[in-house]
Amino acid sequence: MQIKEVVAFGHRHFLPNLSIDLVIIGYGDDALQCLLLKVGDKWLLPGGYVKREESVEEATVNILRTRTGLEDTYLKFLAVFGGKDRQFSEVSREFMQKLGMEWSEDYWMNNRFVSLTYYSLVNKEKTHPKISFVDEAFAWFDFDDLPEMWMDHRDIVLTAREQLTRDAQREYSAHNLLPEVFTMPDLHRLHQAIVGSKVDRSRFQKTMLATGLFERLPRVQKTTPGRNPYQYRLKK
Amino acid sequence: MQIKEVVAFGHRHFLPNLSIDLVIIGYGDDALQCLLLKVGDKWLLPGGYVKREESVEEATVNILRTRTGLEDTYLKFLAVFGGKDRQFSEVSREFMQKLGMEWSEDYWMNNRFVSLTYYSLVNKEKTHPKISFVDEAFAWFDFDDLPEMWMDHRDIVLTAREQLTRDAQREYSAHNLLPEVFTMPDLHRLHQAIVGSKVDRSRFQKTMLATGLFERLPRVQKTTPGRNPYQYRLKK
DNA sequence: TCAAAAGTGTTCCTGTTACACCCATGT
DNA sequence: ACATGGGTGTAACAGGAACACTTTTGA
Repeated sequence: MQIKEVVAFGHRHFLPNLSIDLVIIGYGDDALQCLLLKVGDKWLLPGGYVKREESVEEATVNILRTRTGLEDTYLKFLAVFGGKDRQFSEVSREFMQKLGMEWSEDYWMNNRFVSLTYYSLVNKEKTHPKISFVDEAFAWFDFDDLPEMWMDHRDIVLTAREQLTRDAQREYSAHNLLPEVFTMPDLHRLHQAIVGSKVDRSRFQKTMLATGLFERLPRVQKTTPGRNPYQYRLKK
Repeated sequence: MQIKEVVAFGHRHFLPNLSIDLVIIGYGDDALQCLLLKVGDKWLLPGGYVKREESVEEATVNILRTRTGLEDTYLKFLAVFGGKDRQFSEVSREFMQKLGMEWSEDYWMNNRFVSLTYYSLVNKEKTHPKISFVDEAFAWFDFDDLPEMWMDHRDIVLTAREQLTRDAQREYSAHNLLPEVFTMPDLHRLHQAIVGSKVDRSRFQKTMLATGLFERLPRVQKTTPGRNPYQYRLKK
């Protein structure tokens, strides 16, 4: 694809100067993790642009789907990042060079962008990230072990982490982070990973069940020692 | 000003397809009110655009200042309104006609816009709205007595109302809505107007004073019957 | 001048809910 | 050893009720 075509394509199909960035959050090994894409020697949040004929919400859902294959996910608005110096010059030069293409000042992506950021809670097992021609790899990173990232994407990730913690303290925020069927100890561990502190086990179970959000299923049959826990499912 | 100049000016100076809309909230007669501008036979939220050389936050503050003359105000992000059919065709045609100018499809404002909305709490007495060449009047409206408004601006206003009520239930949200010096009954009435329900007087006073946010001043000298109330001021 | 009414600040009380922690019981 | 879930004492909170005080108003 020639640069001029890309430029023209960008301007014709997308709202200029506006980008969507997603903090895609998964859960594994008792820790929250975040999906990042590698461009050059640094990492980037998955994201995209708003097509002229779609709403911002549709764009967000579409980006998430094309990036991860996920349909029915939990998406929540995070913040506007609108600093006057938010532009992709470095990133764009980096991967243009990698592709052997000539970097040009007026490449449409090499502009100032206002970024609308969202966070999404996903089931890692069901997530199948797709590499575009821009990025060379993807990986899940623990929130407290993030790599070097382009621009202010590290700030965005950390903002999402804080927001999720706050959200989890006043509402149920574990959507998609566990398999469809889970036990109360599972949920308890996840919740502790989200809020980042110990939570009383007995009270947690009480308050969770009191919400009425959960449907109790038969006990799991374990071989490990100890009483067999009930399984639960989110009521729809 | 010729249309072509306006078009050129818009494209040169502003980020296209991105607008800022402000829900400016004041307080009077025990009710919350909202500042609107009249264009043609309907009303509109005050707003503006983001200059290429300023951040979104700076733009928001600047818009508020040029529209109301207010400096130091309380501004809070509300939501993104990003529907695919959000365009100003009607409004723009309306006031172009009024100005005796020819309406044209490619007038830069006659585009789809993604709107970043904020709400601001202001002191009505200190607010001096400025009419631009676009709008012909301004007025304060009670939230439950809104006029017909352009586009989805009514939704925006109602969203702001809900958000403010929620905010007031967990944090102090009366910034600027009262004069610098006020009494506890004043604050109590305001708080009830915000949350939209009766609040126990004695407990309210207790919790407000317990926050330590307030500085007690000498009693006011009244002419109305009853004990003279203390005055308070927000500690800085 | 005096009593009534009305607005304000503060304390006390009571029932309820929330919270933190322990431990009995079942597998 | 692990999971469930009951119990218990404490703290926080909501909502009144009561009361003290101050000032206007009207008889």
